[in-house]
Amino acid sequence: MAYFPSQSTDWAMAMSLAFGHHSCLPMALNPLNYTLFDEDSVACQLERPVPLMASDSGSRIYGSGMQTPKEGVCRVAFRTKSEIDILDDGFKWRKYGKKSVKDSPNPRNYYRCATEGCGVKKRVERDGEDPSYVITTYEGVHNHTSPAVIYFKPDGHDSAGSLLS
DNA sequence: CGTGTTTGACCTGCGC
DNA sequence: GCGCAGGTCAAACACG
Repeated sequence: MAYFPSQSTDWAMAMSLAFGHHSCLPMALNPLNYTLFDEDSVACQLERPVPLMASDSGSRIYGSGMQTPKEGVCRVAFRTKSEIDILDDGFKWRKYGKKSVKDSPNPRNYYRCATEGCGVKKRVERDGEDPSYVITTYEGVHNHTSPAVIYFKPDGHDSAGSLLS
């Protein structure tokens, strides 16, 4: 099973995979702590404070990074504490389906990137154990920049700077 | 009228 | 082969 290693660049890799190669972070994401876990959402946990934004709203995002070798499609999931279902990640998404899943009382929503030629998909569902959390799963890599992008500056000693190329 | 959402039907993969 | 569950399609609908 593929997963991101618990090393300094793990979250950066996840972000890169989720949001493309342009070192951009979505508007709504203000990560302070990450929880990495594999596709079963159980293993490889770590917390790593990362000061990304100048203004900290206090919200926390627990991210899970995973890289699925299946047909070369990269998949990254984030478990986010949020009252709203749809996080504004800067990209334009078009909803194409909604499905109730067996193991969750909450329906799962399916979105596709609305940008022509970009086949990135994401699934959004409420955490069955804690409805205050939203689980967002990105599948694929954007081949374009976000319409609303925040570029963050490397502070010189954080691996986040490796996103800038 | 154009764009995005809703929702039931359909397709597909997997386990038994 | 069959049934179930997850994922996708597409027509109908809502809204600006």
